[in-house]
Amino acid sequence: MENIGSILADTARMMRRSFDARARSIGVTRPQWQVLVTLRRFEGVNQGGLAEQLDVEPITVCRMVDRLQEAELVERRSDATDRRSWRLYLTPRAHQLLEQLRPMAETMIEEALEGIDPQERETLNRLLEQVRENLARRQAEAVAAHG
Amino acid sequence: MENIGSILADTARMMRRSFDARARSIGVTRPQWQVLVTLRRFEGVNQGGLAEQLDVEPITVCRMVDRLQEAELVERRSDATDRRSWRLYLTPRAHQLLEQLRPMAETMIEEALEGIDPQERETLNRLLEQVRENLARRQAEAVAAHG
DNA sequence: AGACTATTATATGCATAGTTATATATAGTC
DNA sequence: GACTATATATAACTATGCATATAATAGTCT
Repeated sequence: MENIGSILADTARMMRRSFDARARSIGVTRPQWQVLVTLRRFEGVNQGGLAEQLDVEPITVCRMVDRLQEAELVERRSDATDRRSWRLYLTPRAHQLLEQLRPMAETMIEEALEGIDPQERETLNRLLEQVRENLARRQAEAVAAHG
Repeated sequence: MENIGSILADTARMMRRSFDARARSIGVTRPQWQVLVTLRRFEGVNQGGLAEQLDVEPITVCRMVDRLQEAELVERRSDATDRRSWRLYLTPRAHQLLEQLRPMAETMIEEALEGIDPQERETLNRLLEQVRENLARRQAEAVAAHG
């Protein structure tokens, strides 16, 4: 008998795999793709802010940006009001790349949800959100208690 | 508007976080815990077989076992019929550790599913399985086509 | 106002975990 | 016995974390 935790982990891993393969075919990794997508929404953000959006540590963003800068997909511009901070911007090449990636994501999600009708999708959405909320609340409590 | 892919990825990541923290408190990492749990089911398996169970590359298992052997949680015994192969076994310490970890996993899953009644859990389970199946089928097709 | 302290933004070092590409040794096969 | 396949390992890379360092900013206190 399989528990929901295992199935959820499994399903999420397979979805990551699917994204991995598609991203690689375009020449980026899935996490890099994620950074670019997030950066499109928050262009001009600093590394700490981007880390918060991505829910990773600032040091992780620091190194991702190192590589993305090297690949000429992200640009670090100095902040006029805070000399510690970098403001992050997408290059034209990154915008072009995102255009290629967008339809891939949509296709993949649609394939993943094949055979699940709109009402069931709504239900899946709601239940996953509730699980996420439960975990977020517990995590917040744990941090408040000793962390 | 958030799509199911993002919510699924998010929820799974938060669940990993939760497991990470609990595992660390016992002195192993979550992936190590996963290896130990799987090994308990398949004691005597070789590295390739364990890799298949975990859905990772054999080289990943190779290094995990290096570290777990170092930590005296897993033992490599040579295979009498194939000198290339290692047969993997848990140490008594690993069994003891798993006893501590088991209730943690149950508690965590229960916390994650708080407020979701049995029928809804059943539904969540079924829908996630369907998504997983869809992805598995597509992946198998892709491998068959060019891979 | 100026000096000291605390906080914040980023980066370095070291570790785990995952990948692809490749090497090595052993098994299996024609 | 030569060739192929398999099991493991090495090398180099990305991604992630914790602990810590460094530099710049913000806050405080005489």
